[in-house]
Amino acid sequence: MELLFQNIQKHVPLSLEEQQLLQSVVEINSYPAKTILQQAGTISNQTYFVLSGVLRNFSVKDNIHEQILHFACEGWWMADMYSYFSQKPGNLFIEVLEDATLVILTKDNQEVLYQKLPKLERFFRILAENSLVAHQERLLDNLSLSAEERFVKFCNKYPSLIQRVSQKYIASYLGVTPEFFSKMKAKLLRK
Amino acid sequence: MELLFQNIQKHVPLSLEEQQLLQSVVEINSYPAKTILQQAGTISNQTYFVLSGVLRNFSVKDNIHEQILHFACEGWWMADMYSYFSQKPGNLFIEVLEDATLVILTKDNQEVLYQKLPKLERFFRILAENSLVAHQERLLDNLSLSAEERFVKFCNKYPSLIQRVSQKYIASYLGVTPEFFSKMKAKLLRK
DNA sequence: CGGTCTCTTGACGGAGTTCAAAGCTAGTGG
DNA sequence: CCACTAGCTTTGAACTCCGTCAAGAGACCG
Repeated sequence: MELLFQNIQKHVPLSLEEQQLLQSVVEINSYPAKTILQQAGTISNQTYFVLSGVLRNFSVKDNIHEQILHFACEGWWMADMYSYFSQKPGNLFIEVLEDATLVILTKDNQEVLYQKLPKLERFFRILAENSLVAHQERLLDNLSLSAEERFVKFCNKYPSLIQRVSQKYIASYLGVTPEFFSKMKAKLLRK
Repeated sequence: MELLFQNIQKHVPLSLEEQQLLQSVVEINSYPAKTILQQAGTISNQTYFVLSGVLRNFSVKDNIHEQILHFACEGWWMADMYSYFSQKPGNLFIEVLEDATLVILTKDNQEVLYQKLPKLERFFRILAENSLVAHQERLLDNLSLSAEERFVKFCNKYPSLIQRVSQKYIASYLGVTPEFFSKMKAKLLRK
């Protein structure tokens, strides 16, 4: 929970009472690996903040092919943002990859927080802005870099994930098949 | 300018006085095609809202290859968000493609607005959230769809841009070469 | 242990790139 | 207002990156 306060205080200060208010409207829960937190086709009203463990979100195309969008580990937020913001059925799944402890914020409670602590409106604005910049950079990478360049960049950016996440998931995140990823990795190691 | 008020009032109401306050801190300017509004390597302190015309933003790799990130036409916002938010030198260029009239909001005036009209904090949060969802969908498309599928989707989503923007730019937006785009288009027309 | 899931390796195929050349369009100056 | 040029679009051939299919070799879990 301390991790959440730190995360917020990177952008807005929180008094002890404000921390307590925040704590009173969120829930903390632990889930084992393979738990499905969000089902495509349903309306999401939860946002997750990861205290420990790893999550992934992904969409499923043609009922077969999974495409991973993101991972989330300690200190990261995750949600089916489309569904959460619009309150319409979403297209994403969220799954626990590694036993996780999560702070859960519901849509209703987030609105309560905006009323009682307007400064959190500022925090979530900044959070969205930063995430937006990160998405834009990743989009640019996917448009202009080769799979190998994206992989090297991923290794530098998220070194810990390479140990913790099975490599077919990393392949999917990068947008290549597990087979090609394996060959690419072998080729890089030969240097 | 009416367009801007409409854009904001989709998410938060604005009284006449609030509209006047907003109007008093922004500037409206017109620029001919080919104007460079933002240079990579410089710090951006402006956000643009397009009243008429078309803009593009792009990055340049190896001093040669341009990669277009986005277009902006009537009713769209555009900025080098990384540089604007972080106040560090950015990597993007912003260029006028079609003679444009823009509302210009500076970083300083945006902070003033947040002080005087806290509800705009809410507006820009929602703007960032919606943009985030759109970026995520586009990222997903680039990871899992073929160039042809992306092109069809682009045509449905932005039919007007196809007329107004030269097709090498659309090719770049989609992440393919102009040559391949031309062949792909010819193939689609044969159906 | 057994069976399922993951990773590796190879042969082949296809989507998209690169390079080059030619036609077409549109902006510019005289 | 025409002519000229520079940039845009088209087309083709050769090539590269990455996907698909298939088979075998680990690795993990009940």
